[in-house]
Amino acid sequence: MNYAPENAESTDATLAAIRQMIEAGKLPADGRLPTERELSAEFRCGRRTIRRVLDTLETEGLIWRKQGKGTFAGQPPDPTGALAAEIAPDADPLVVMEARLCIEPALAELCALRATGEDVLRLRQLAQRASQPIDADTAELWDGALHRAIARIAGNRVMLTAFALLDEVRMGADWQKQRHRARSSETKALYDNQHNLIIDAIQARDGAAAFQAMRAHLQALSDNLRVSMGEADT
Amino acid sequence: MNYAPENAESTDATLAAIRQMIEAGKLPADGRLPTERELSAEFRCGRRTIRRVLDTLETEGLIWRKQGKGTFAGQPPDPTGALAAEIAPDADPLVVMEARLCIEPALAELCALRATGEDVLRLRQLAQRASQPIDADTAELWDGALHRAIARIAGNRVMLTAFALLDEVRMGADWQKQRHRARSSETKALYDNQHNLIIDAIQARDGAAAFQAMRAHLQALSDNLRVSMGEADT
DNA sequence: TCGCAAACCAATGTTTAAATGGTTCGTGAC
DNA sequence: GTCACGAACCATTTAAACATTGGTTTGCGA
Repeated sequence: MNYAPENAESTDATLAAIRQMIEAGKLPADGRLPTERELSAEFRCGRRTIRRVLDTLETEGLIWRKQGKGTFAGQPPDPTGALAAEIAPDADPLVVMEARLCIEPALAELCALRATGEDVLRLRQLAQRASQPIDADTAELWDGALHRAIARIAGNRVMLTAFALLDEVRMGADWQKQRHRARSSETKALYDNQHNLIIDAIQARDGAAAFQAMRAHLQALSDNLRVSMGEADT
Repeated sequence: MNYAPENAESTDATLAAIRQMIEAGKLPADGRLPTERELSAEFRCGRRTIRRVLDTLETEGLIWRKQGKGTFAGQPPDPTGALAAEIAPDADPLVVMEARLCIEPALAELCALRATGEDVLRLRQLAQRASQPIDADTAELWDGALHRAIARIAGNRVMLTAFALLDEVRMGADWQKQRHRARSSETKALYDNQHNLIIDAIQARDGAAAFQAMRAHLQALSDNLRVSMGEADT
């Protein structure tokens, strides 16, 4: 028998099979692949063959591996958010919301003092995108972009860093907890209106009004969050 | 026998003893203090007494504690240190002061909602220490301790982290630039008065008043800073 | 020469027990 | 009633033991 060709063929077939396994999305949410030993058993071949296949896929950038951890599809994680991850475990959404109520009104006030005409235009675009009738997740992404833009326009680097920290903790907490939040059409309309009020105040260079408008907006978000959490308790 | 006076005396003596223990530098390199239970046995008193003493020292900023870890002398390690170091070089004191104006009034408002009677007492003590006729540097240290205590009493960890970031940047900027600030006796009296107004509002559980009082205080500091920088320019 | 299996190494994750600050409760002295 | 004390319990953290996993080496056999 001619084993070498058969084996080489098997290697190629294994490569194709694993590649398909990755691209088919038949993986856990974290993109974890079976261990090398499991793959070895599943494909009736040696670990060395599996490793050569994985080497190829890793070179292609399709997977990444870490000793003692595992093999994963996609790109290796970015360690930038390590700081927020340190305090994220304690991140009760209500605490995060309280912090937003402390910081973001002040940012809106600064923003009102410094926003240019172009800045206001961009804020309007973001608010409009957040208001369009898309799914709740996408709306929340645009909402986050709007708030982030206000923080950036505020033009204080220290405050921007503080906001970035808060933002990362918020996203971490939302992801860990509930992200749906039951945005009904009425609350959505309310939020859109509040967004416009905030931008109106910014455009009018009225810092106090921007402060109050942002505070009212976050208060509404907070109330909604508290209600949904209360419902979760009952 | 008259036990109550003896116990009260013993409490003060314990406080003095532990304070000296810390300041004498008779601690391990990491600044770790004995556990509360060990201190309780060593000083022949209850854990509650020890905890009250440690509460005082913690409010003064002389020690920090972490559940499950221990009690340590000095300042708590700040995960924001790397971030602070990154933005400290660009830290215009006016930018830092603007950030303080954004964050600290909100912290004072939260503090007013959550401060206990003991907390108010400690704030009074810190304000009094800051007001005593010592050199400007020492006064500023106690002033910092007061603001830090307010941030801690506010009871929001995310905000406390943001404040710690701000505080580090402030100290870095102050140290790099000018630290004297020319505190005349009049401005000093003004600051002392403002401190008392802030604590009055906190004691009265008046969040809005605490917010405004803190804002006025920081505004005065900002004005003073701007004047001294203006003088430096001319 | 090559693939395979086994064994070992190094890094990582998981589990478990102990230590420690945080909290509550009951008791006793004043 | 008030205050301190002791005890117990809770929540968090650390440390150590153990298992998992990728990385590497060795020996065997076709």
